[in-house]
Amino acid sequence: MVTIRDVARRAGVAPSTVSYVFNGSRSISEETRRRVQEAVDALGYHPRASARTLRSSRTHVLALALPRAAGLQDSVDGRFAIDVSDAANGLGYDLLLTTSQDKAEGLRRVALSGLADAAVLMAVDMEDARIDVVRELAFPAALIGRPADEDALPWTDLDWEEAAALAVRELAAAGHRDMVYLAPGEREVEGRRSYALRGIAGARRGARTTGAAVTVVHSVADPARLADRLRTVLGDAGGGGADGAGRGDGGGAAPTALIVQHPSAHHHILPSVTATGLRVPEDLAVVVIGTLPGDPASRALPRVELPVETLSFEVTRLAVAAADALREGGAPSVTEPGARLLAESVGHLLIPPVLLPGTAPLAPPRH
Amino acid sequence: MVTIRDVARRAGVAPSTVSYVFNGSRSISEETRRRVQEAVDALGYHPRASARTLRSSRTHVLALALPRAAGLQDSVDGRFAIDVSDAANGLGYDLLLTTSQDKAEGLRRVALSGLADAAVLMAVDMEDARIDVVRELAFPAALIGRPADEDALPWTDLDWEEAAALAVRELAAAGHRDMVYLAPGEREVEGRRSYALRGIAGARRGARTTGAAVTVVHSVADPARLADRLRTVLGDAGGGGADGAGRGDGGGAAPTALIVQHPSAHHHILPSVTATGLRVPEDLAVVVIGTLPGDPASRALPRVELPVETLSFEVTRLAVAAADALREGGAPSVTEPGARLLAESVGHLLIPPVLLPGTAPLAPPRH
DNA sequence: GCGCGGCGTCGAATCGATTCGACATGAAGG
DNA sequence: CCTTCATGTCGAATCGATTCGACGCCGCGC
Repeated sequence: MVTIRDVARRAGVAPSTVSYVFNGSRSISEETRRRVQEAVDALGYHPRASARTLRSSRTHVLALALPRAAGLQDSVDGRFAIDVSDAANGLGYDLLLTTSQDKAEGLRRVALSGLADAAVLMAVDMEDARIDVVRELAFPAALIGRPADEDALPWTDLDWEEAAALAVRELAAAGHRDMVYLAPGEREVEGRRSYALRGIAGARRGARTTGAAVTVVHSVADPARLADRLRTVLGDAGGGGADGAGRGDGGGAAPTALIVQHPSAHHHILPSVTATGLRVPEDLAVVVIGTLPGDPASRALPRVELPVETLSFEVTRLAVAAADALREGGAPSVTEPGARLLAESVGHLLIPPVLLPGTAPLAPPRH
Repeated sequence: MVTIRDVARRAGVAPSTVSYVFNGSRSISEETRRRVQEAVDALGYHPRASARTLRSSRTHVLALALPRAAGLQDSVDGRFAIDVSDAANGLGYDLLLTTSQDKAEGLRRVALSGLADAAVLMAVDMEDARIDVVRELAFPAALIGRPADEDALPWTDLDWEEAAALAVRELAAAGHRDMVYLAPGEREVEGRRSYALRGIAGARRGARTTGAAVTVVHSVADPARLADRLRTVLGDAGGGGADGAGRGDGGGAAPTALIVQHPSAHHHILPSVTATGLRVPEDLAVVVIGTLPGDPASRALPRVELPVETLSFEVTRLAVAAADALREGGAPSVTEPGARLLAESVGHLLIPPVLLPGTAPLAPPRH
């Protein structure tokens, strides 16, 4: 168990000097630096996190607070977790997992016992016990998803609305006047801010901006029923059980473009499209909105991608910034220490979508 | 920032007494215990993890080492992560995430800096840099998945082989003589120990044991092509491109049962089955082998479930046990401290499958 | 020639818990 | 009555780093 004193002894210096070599808050001669480095390498010295933390009250650890109910069932959440871990590593932090059960008791314990410098709260949508905890403890935190009180804590989110609007704009620019927007299933629509509702809102905005007609259809899990729905709306746009939206012109003509919004995989959607008898892209232009960068099946199609990795990095950066802000303003002045500083450092960030052309270009409609 | 001295002062005792109240290694009078508890509650005292760790060299943290390549793309991995977290909490531990990139550098750093007491290595299948790290550092660890050297480290795994054999036995007991085993896609079959290969091996063992005929078919992602394959083998068992296996008797009769092995979701498989024109369970008994307990779509069908939660709990228990073993035998005797003790504490655990009858009973074949 | 400031290093205090040896008290036993 | 022992509590050392004040040395300027 090699300590800083062993290193100091071997290098012929004082322990404090060894510390200064690493933390660089005082100047060190090149000669000394070299000798210390040599001793460190020879002994395989690695500082103990607990000792470092006890003295400096910095853990270099972030807590990742998972929502308990949603869990990691959805594969997108899993990608968030691993991406946040990578982002944290890049910023010199490790990641501690806390699952929030009753009253977010895990997060509270981690904060109180000083196991982390800040927290990243995943999948925050509605009122959330985790938010109460970090505010009560004045614990630095950054959120993925919009909290009820948007100005209390820094948050980030994927801009599903802009993604949908972008897809509509691009298709309109390519000459399409009549499109179908395939939104997530009805079940997904809960809470004013669900990504499903925001995507639909974006599609409507795009329709308004461009004057194109956009019909919204909700997806279903069963491929056969999905094919039926698509047949209905694609064969005779505006009819069937679909709810029309932003229908400006285009009259009774059949839609020439389909926009698919799905948080993760599209495997089972494309077969349903071809099952309608329409050929892609000859008869129908298809644009996919999603979060999976590596999905080879949909590489050929033009895509609007929501960059999960960027989101993960940004939310991690915000969390670290919140921790730094709390530390810097550490002077316990007249006002209570944490609250005001947190409020000042609050930042919001909607991660913009990225347009990927795909291998096949966006085909204009054939008349 | 309330410390143990504040509590001691308020309770009118020495700091050490407060510590003994919690750690209970010495007897404390009921009166003193009450006064200390009162002070703790009044002040909201929570011990600092770093101070506790520095002195006792116990972190009460487990490291969860994710495979970098596989990531959490698969939703099953995500469930592991959250289940391990719950299990760790239940045993009084928190969970630190490390993603293993080059040379498992994250895991090494966590071990060396004393951030965790032990590690859980997820999705270990082949040679793995993480194994080298924990062995080199004599760091306590338990694995999910079988390592190349099965006796070096404690490991656990789901018993896919027994699950498949169990499914065959149950169907045979219900009177079925001719079955089809739908295995994961060909891509999944890599490494001698992949769950796909073990499932197939189990099906063959079941066939041998019961004398039933079992035809193995590999799944494909595309629903249409999957339906084709199923039609081929179910309509005319033993023909087509499927590779026959364990075909004992049953002759040219059509199979009466289908076993579906899939690690997670089966949504897209059942529609393909009905697309063949066969009715379930009138014409065909279907048994599903999988890991999802909550999947409502397949609740009706008889299932063989691989209990992920049990696996997560057991592997966590093994990791904690490994940490305890290392600590207890801490006397640095003639032999090096870690190696022998780890070897002694090695335990393996194949998590047995659970048979769930489903709402509809296992139908016998109608002749 | 002397003072002064900056650079590089050291010694020691400190963070907040755990844990060991010591000790006071009261009961049990010779 | 004096020892022995168990019980309950305390004081102090300790874990391994960080960080502040002090100080020696050297070069520069007046």
